[in-house]
Amino acid sequence: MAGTVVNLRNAVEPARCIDISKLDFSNCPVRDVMQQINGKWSTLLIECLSQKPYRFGELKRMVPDISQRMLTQTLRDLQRDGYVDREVFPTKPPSVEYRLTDLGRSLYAPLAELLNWAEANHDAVRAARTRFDEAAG
Amino acid sequence: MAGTVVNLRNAVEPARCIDISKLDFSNCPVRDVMQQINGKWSTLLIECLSQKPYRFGELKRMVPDISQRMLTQTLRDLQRDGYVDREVFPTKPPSVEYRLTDLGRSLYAPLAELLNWAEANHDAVRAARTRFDEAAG
DNA sequence: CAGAATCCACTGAGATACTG
DNA sequence: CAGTATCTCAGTGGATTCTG
Repeated sequence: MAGTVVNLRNAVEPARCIDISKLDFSNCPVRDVMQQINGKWSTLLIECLSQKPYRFGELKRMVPDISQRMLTQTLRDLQRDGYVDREVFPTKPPSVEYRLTDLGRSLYAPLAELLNWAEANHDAVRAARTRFDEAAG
Repeated sequence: MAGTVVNLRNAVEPARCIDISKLDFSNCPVRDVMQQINGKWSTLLIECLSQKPYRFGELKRMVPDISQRMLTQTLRDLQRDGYVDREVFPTKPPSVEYRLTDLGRSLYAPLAELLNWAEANHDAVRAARTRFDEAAG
C-alpha cells in the first residue's frame, strides 16, 4: 500500500521497469472513484434516483433485470461512497427510501452529460460495430 | 430480442408485472453504450490516448497492472465501438499505433468532465467511506 | 514487438429460501 | 416490504506459452 503513488492523471508517460506489486493506485481517482461508478448497476440506479427518491421495490421494478442481491449491494456501495442516502420509515411493513445526496447530485451533473453523449451517439457506435464486424468477417 | 423496448432514459417509472425475458435493452444507451465505456480498463486507456497516440507496449507500461490479454481485448473492443483507430506500421519488428478517432475524442469531452469531478471529489468520497465504515463498525 | 492461444483462478452475479 | 444467507455457476481476467 505504501509503494509508488500512481495517479494516471498526473503521470501518463510510459515508465519502464516497474514492480507492479509495489504500486499504489489508491490516489488515482480514475481508479478509486470511477471503479464504483463504473459498476454494472451503479449508473442505472443513479439515473433512476436523479428524478426523485424511490423505494427499494420501486427501484427493483425500474431495473427489472437486477437481482435483489445486487440491488441491495449496489445501493449499499453507493451509500458508502456518499452518493445515496437511505431513510427507513418505521411503518409496518417497513419501507425504505433512497435518495441522492448533495454529493450524488453533484456527481450526476457530469454523469448526465456523459449519458446524453451516449444517447446522442448511440447510432454512431452501432454503425461502427457493424463496420468492424463486417470487416472482420 | 424483439420484446418490449426498454430505454431507461425515456420511461423510468416503476412498472409492474414485466416478463424480464421479453425485455429488450438494446435501445437503452445507458446500457448498450455505457457498458463498454464502463469496462474496467476502458476509461484508463481512453485517458491515456487522450494525450496522443501510443503504441501497444507503451500503453502496457502506462497501465502496468493490465495483462497483455486484457490490453489486446479492451483495445479491440474500443476499436469496434469506433473510439480507437489502429494503425499497423510494416516495420520489422512490426509496430502498431493506437489513437482516438473523432468519435473517441468527442466521447472524451464529457468523460474528462466526469474524471475531473472524480479527481475533485476524491477526498469527499474517501471521507464518506470512512464515515460509513465507522458507523457500521 | 504485438499479439493469439491455452489453461486456470477468482469473483460478480443469479436463483432460491428464509427473516424482522 | 426490505432485506439476509447460501449455493452455485458463468464470465472476467491473470499467467504462461507460442508465433509472424
